[in-house]
Amino acid sequence: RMSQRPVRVRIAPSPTGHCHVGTARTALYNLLFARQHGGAFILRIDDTDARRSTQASEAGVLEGLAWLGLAWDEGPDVGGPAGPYRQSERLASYQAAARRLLDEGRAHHCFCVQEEAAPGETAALARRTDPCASIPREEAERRVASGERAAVRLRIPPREFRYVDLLRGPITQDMSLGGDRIIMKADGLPVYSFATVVDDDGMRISHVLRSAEHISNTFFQLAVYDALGLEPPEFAHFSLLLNPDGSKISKRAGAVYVGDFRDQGLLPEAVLNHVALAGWNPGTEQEIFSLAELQRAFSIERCAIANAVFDHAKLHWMNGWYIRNLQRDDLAGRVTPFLERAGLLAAPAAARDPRHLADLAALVQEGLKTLAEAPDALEFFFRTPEPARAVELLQTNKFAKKHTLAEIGAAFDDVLPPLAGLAGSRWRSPEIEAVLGAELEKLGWKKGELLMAIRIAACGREATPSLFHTLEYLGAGPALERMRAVRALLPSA
RNA sequence: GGCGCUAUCGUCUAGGGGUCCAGGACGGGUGGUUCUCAGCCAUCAAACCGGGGUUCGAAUCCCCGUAGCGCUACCA
Repeated sequence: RMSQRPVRVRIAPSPTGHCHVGTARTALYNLLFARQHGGAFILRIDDTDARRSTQASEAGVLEGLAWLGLAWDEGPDVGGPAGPYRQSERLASYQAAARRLLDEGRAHHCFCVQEEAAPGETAALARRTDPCASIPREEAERRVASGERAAVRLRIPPREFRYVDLLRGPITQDMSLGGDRIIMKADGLPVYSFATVVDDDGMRISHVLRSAEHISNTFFQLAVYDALGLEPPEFAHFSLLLNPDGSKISKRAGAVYVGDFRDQGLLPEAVLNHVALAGWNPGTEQEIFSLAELQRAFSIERCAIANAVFDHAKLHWMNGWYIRNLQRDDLAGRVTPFLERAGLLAAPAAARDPRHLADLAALVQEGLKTLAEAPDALEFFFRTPEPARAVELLQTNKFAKKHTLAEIGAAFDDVLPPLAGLAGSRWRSPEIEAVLGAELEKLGWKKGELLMAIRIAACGREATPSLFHTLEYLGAGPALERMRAVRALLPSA
């Protein structure tokens, strides 16, 4: 049932300064659909509301999409054959279309004072008996020519409108109730649904793929196509994204802009993957998809029609998966801005060594769910912990407290000299392990008990990556120094 | 209120008349691995909104109800 026209799809975000997840998802699905049909994916900026539109607010939206790796074939920045790609630059076409409808009697001027936003039946009723509908055309034109403010209303035929949604099947709505609808506001700007239709036709859009909040708008838009004598495109309406409480997804329930996700340390690959699955599923048990894999697996028939709660927990799980599968240098590069922002890269020059940074990043890699957790996970490499705090931990930690502070002090006395002997080229994980292994044998303690005591002394915390590697990357100097400082606070037997 | 859309574990979903005492993933519980944390492995609990039909047989089809959401603007 696909029409014969070449596939051209579009997304038309308002320049809000942010790229909303919903926008991102719709963009993704449009892109995938275009790619699969060898068609074009077009970005059009919906900026008829000039007050809210600035250069920066447009850039914010484009940046978000680009961060996710979504690329459009035509748009305000890249141009294309169907431009301009900003509605603010297409005013003439809306005016021409409205003029035509007026001349053909399919629309009429409306001089009514803007109604109070009286919700419900009253407003609809008022409009159904629209007094301006019957003003003779010549008289209306005269009043407009004399400078009287007027909106333009489309005469809606009182009948049922019907379309076949690609996802939902046939849907109908009786349009005899709402009365004539504004297409051009008194300020000369088009109403959303009118501009959309004029643009979609002007840009030869073949399929309008958007979210479900537009289902109701579709019938009015169908009336516009009808009045203009145009063939409407195919339509599909995706499910809506929801907050955990079932309301439409909003800032209040967590991140909703792709910029928020970036700041939270989420990877674009993970966000894209998760967004893809929020409203589509492959019908297999595969969960991890790259953009390339999505292009192969996607089909619009498998898009969901029931609204879905956006699952931040699953996003974080998925982000952890992507982090774990990053090359270590890649991870180091992505983590760097977060470490910088936390002020960790300011001090020692060694930390600036990218190879060292990659070592550190790889060490905590499997424990990270977000890049933003890296500063906390790595802080002890860059900042010397408080020895007194370490002593407290030695007394409360489940493993360390198996032994008295004096016993731990004695153990440190034993182990410090041979460890110091490794300083230099032999300060490596296997050698450190050998020294501690020998001490363990001598003490008869459980492995975790000694290692925890050293971990706490050297790192100032109870959870670190594998201790031998941690000590190696910490370096002999800092590691021994920290252990000695803690030892100095412990009693002797 | 009117019109429209939707309805499977807490969440995302598979399921398109029998193969479903409903499968997978996240989250949760338990156990294992391990120097801690994490990770990994194993394992458990957890759902067909309600009521009528149709049918030999319904999560799957139809109707009604209920609930949620969307639209109901000279916002987009």
